[in-house]
Amino acid sequence: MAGIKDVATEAGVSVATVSRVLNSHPSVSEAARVRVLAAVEALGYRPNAVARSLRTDRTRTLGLVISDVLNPYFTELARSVEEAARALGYSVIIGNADERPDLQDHHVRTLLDRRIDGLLVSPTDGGSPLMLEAVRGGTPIVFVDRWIPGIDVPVVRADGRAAIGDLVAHLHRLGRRRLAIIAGPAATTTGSERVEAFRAALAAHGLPLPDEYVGQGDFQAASGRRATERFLALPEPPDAVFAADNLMTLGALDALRAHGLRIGADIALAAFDDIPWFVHTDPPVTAIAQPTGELGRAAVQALAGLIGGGAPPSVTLPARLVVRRSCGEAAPNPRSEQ
Amino acid sequence: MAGIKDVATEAGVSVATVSRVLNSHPSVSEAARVRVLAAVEALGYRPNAVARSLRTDRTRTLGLVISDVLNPYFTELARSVEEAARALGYSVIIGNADERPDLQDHHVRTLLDRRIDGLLVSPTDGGSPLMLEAVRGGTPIVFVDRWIPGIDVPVVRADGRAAIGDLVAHLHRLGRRRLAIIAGPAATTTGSERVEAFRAALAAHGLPLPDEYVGQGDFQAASGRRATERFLALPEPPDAVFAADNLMTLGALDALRAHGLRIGADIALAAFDDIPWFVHTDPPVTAIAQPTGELGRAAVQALAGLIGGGAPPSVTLPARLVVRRSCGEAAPNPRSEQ
DNA sequence: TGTACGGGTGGAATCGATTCCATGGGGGGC
DNA sequence: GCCCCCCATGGAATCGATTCCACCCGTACA
Repeated sequence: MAGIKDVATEAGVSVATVSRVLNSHPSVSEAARVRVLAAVEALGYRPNAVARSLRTDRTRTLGLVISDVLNPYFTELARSVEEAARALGYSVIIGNADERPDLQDHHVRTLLDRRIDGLLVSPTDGGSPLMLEAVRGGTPIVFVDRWIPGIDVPVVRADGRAAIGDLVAHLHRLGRRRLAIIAGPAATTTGSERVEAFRAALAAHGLPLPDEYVGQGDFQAASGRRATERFLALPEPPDAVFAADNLMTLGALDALRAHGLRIGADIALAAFDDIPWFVHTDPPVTAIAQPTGELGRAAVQALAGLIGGGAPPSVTLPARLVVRRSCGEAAPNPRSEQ
Repeated sequence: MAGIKDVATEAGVSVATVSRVLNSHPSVSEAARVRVLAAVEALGYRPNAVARSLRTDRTRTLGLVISDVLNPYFTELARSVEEAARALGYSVIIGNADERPDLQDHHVRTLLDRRIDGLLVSPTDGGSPLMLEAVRGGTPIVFVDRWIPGIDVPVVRADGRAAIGDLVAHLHRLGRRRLAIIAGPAATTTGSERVEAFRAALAAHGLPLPDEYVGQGDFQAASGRRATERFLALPEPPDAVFAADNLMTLGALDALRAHGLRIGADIALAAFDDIPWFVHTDPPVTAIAQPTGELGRAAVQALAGLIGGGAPPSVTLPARLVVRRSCGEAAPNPRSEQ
């Protein structure tokens, strides 16, 4: 493959001049410019990004480490991140942590080794020494969706508090009184926050949240199934189940159906994280939708700010309730479908 | 950040020795080894992958350019590719082409600039001069799922022919006679192949495939909806619709439901590409499942072979029919659910 | 007419690793 | 006891770009 030297020879100038043309440095004569560009064209020259990065110490690459690529929420997040990054001239390397701290660390480490310009992370666990070290080492990092308390970097996320309040009100209005939740791992912020918001919303309606109504899940479908089974085995099972992410909802759906329950009638089901498929399930699932695209864009923006030497603020966007039929009869409020 | 020089100083040896220790070169004394490793530990040294790549001309990185990340099929493919690549010590950079040839070329170009060791592509269109050039230039490339005729590289894909035959037989057995298909873009191999296989299977049962029963889609949900609307507007609408990918199936589902049709009774619906959500739709959708995980693994293996200087063969794995309820009553043959 | 300034240019240093080559020293074979 | 070979090691070249610095030359101003 042709190098900058070949271009220089072909154009009859020095490599310094070629470099200047390619980086649109002002001090280049028009004559030299056209000769260089012609040589570039003739040789089909493309600058070696590796060499360039070594010299400039910038890779024009961002790392994105997410907890689970198979989760449509994160897929969509990844897509919007890539889009926003591309608009700014960055490439994105995605690492899938699969909810495993060791895999997460593996990805963070290789990304740092590759000298990415910045890192976007949705941490799987509550405290990674590696990440702390990276921040101290000066790598620009932004947390998205989830975060790690004690690590002082911008956090871009959605606040589901209000939407969870709306959901509980909705359930209450439909006559549901025994509300249960399938929580995510306590080590994740989203895992614990959603339970807390749920508990607070119940309290506002004078409802209790007994321990046996808090199922422990891990954001994967199988755990949603298990937790639901356990609920149904209780002497007094709940009449509404709220799953803290979309995959666990799927598991819950399975389990409820396996028990011959009519969802929306015998028992209500709602999800955190809305996905296109919830419109098509039987019945369509009431869910709390995050502004995923905006989260991705905001995260990239914050990271770019950090890379540029600024101190971008954290961003919190509101989630909203999308009422469908899985909690009971059709939407009594205007925020239906979409 | 500490460099190899700092480690050398700290350990009291030359950089050459440090490098040898890190690359487990045999000619290093035990004494030097422990001193170097201690220094590495003490300084928290991590080799600069950029510098290393410049020198060795290997980045230990693979590029994966897929047509649509939001499509669960490709998401799963990406995941298995990353997994297999990681096992071999490679990282993966994913580029999302969004079914747009220009975006695809953008990604291929930046990946080549970054000097990735090999490229995995599921092309969005039928002929990319850039890709041809890359192959000539010596970049190892493997096509996965789709391919470009005329570019001589290994192709890893699933053959849906037999499964489509099974599907048509299934529909025929259930009394369906007016079978329509929503095809993918003719520019993609999967787009045209599936129509051909469908046509051949119909012919085997003595059934015609009139032009108005071939809807033109683009692998996106909206096109599935449009094509279905058009079918339903025909004087004699089909009594079975086969969508050539999962997203178009979603669109078809929408359209059918909007017309008040009972899927599985009034009209049959089947999909190419099975996804977890098809179990939960109303009704569960009969689909043709590809061995996605194996495809990803095989593709990485082929690419690694190519990188290693070998000439790996193309791989074709069979897809299989998964019968659910969207074509009519429950599975009359043993290949149900999964 | 001399000098100062600035634009265009090339040579060479540099980024951080790997690796070739030369060298010194120790051990084994004769 | 001598020589040879091989192992361990360090110096220096190298990968392909960017960029500092010095130089040349032409123009404008005093």
